[in-house]
Amino acid sequence: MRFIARNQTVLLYGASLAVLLLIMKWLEWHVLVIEHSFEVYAGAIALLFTALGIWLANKLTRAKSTTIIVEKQVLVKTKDFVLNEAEVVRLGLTKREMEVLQAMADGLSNQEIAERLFLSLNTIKTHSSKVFEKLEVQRRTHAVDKARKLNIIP
Amino acid sequence: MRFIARNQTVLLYGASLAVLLLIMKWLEWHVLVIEHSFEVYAGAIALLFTALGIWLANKLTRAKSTTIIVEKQVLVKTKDFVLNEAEVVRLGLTKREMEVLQAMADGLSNQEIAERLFLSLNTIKTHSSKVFEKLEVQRRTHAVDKARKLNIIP
DNA sequence: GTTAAAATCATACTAAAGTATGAGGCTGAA
DNA sequence: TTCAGCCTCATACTTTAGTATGATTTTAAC
Repeated sequence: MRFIARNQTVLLYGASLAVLLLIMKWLEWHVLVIEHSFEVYAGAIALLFTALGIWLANKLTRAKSTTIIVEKQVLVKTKDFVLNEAEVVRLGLTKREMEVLQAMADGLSNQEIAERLFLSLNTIKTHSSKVFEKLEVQRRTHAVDKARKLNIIP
Repeated sequence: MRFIARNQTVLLYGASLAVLLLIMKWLEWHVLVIEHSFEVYAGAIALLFTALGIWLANKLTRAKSTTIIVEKQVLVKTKDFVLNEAEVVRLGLTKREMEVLQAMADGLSNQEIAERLFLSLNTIKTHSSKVFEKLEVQRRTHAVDKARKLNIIP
């Protein structure tokens, strides 16, 4: 059975040929008794088997596929903000200092930051001073601007 | 000439058939005088034209091209700052006030802004106070944050 | 369990920022 | 030209920010 399956096409081909020849023989004896019948048959066979060949080619040959890869450019907005952790580490900014820095960037006063973080005003002052030292600035506005440029706050 | 060019394949096909028939006729008369010669010829023609068909199919069928569109992500620096002039007008911010606001956003102190714009410290204070009024804030940091959110500074 | 860094808070101070008010000069539109 | 809006600057003041220093407590690492 596996033989038949594997050679299906070949068998089919042979069978087609045999059947065709039988049909032609039958026609030769019983119907067509004309001049140049051989040429007519030959032409018919040629046409038929050309068609068969074409069909076979399409059936058997692997689709000639040319894979055209077209790169479609998709504009992706740069993630507005990806924290530059390396920079944070390099500057030695602590967690609390980052929180204070972020709050400053939000435009809060030291008093407001103290309230937000449940700390005293003096503590905020200490933290912010540390932040300024590490960022090498003197003012919160400058600190915020620099921090933004260093991608350590949004 | 154009006719020939256009029908090259058809002409070639017809010519092949004609030549083949001539060869066979010649063979029939001069060499092969065997039993069942018709069947042999028929088989030969079948084989030949099947081959021709396959060849034709391969020659004629256009390569099936698969176009694969690959989306290539291109990171675009979202230079997405377009000054919201409408907002500037709505808030009634003047040219000078905008300059001062911009300088504040750059982290400059009032003194530095005065130097940059060749103005006195007091003038800067006046301008900044006006800006705070119009933006309804009390501090420069808050003003900068709000201005950024309103797209009136980068 | 010692130790260093981080976090908290305080006091005392200086510097800068912000407010309030007024005034003079300039400019463009009615 | 007059008048409103803008720009400039000043004085006087209050508030907030920032610095310096020191102390105690947490936290995490060794």
